[in-house]
Amino acid sequence: MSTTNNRREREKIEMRQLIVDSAVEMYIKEGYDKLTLRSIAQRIEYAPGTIYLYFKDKHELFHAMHEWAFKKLLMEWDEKLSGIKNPIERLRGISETYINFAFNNPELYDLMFILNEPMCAEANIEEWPCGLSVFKFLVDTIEEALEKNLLKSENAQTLAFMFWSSTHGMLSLHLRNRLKMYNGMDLKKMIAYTEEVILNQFLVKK
Amino acid sequence: MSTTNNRREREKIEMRQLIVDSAVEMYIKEGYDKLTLRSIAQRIEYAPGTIYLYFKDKHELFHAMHEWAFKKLLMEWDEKLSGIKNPIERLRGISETYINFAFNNPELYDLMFILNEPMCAEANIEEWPCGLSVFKFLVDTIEEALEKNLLKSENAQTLAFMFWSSTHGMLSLHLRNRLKMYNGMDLKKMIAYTEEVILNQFLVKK
DNA sequence: GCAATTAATGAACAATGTTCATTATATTTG
DNA sequence: CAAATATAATGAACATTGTTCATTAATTGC
Repeated sequence: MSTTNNRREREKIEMRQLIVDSAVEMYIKEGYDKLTLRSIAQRIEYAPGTIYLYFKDKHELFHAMHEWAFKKLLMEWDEKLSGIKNPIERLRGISETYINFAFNNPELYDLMFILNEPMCAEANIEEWPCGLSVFKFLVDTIEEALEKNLLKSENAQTLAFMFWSSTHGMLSLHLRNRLKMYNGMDLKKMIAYTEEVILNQFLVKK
Repeated sequence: MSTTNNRREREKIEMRQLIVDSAVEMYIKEGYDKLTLRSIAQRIEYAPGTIYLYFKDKHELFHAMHEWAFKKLLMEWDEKLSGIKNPIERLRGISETYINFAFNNPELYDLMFILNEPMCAEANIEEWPCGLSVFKFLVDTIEEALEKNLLKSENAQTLAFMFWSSTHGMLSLHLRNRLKMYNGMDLKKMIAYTEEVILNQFLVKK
């Protein structure tokens, strides 16, 4: 119990961060299969066992990477969307950036919404702050639109669930290679278009 | 080249079927992680290497299991839905049975629409007959509804994509544990309700 | 400077998919 | 029917994986 304890704790956090950052970088560049604990250890020039001093197991590391990815999406939304006043326009922005995020960072999207790995960690919902913030951003926008009578009256939670699910459905079917029957089509355009069709159905026309 | 060749071929097919059936059974009962080539081999009382005489690799086996699952869904649909004349009612039936299928057979649903494994097989789209039939069933129903002016005019392919994606989005987010924020709610009811909300938006009201 | 605590190591383990020389079985031929 | 051939099945071996833990190194507190 001395002044060095602070530094120790800081160093522990820094080392954890180093591992997560390196792991994410490798994961993005090399993909899921190439990301092994040994490859991560080699990259940061430590022994494989060392990683277990900072993470209980691989699941916990994936959970941290998963949170890293949510933070990235949240920052993008904050940058590009928080200035938009009209909630419908902001909602359109959410769609657009979300779709772009999935197409530009397919591995990260997989990590955030599809892979089992990060959800196997023994973490409760509180250890998912950025994930919840992302969701809150969507719900808040819809609530604002409802208050201003811009969307057909429904429960905000239901609408959020619906918009999110439909977009995620299209993206995940694409990412997991289930859209072979639409071979040759521009899937990104198709997804964006379908998205707009759905939104239009719920807009209040003046 | 003799009459025994026929039997040989038949036996080859039977052995393949035995492997697939056993693998599916174990997969449903024990889950993804417990399904190893060694456990399958043990179950059918053959050596591990034998499986490689019938499948190029694990991906090809998963591809066959994946097709098995589509066949099951297709048969359910044929039984329960092909007698329904009204295309909107049939569409509702599709939704309902699809959701039930996912809740009753989560592992199979995973195999069909989420897992990467079966799509890694070097199979082209023709080797996916039941998968395509399932999709065709949906598109045909929507086309019929459009012809009878029961759905707001849209491209049938677009509508099929939209309905399928939104349902899949809800189910896959649930199956992959991404709906913790709806903790305590009856997710099946919530999904069925949201499904109905979407459909209602596209119904032509007389 | 010396015990005591903390950090890091890396060999070892069990389990996985996959391969392949070897063995067993079945079929065709002389 | 026996020998030769072709096919089927084996299971030990290999490279990788996540994970553990006795051992070693480094750091800290007195």
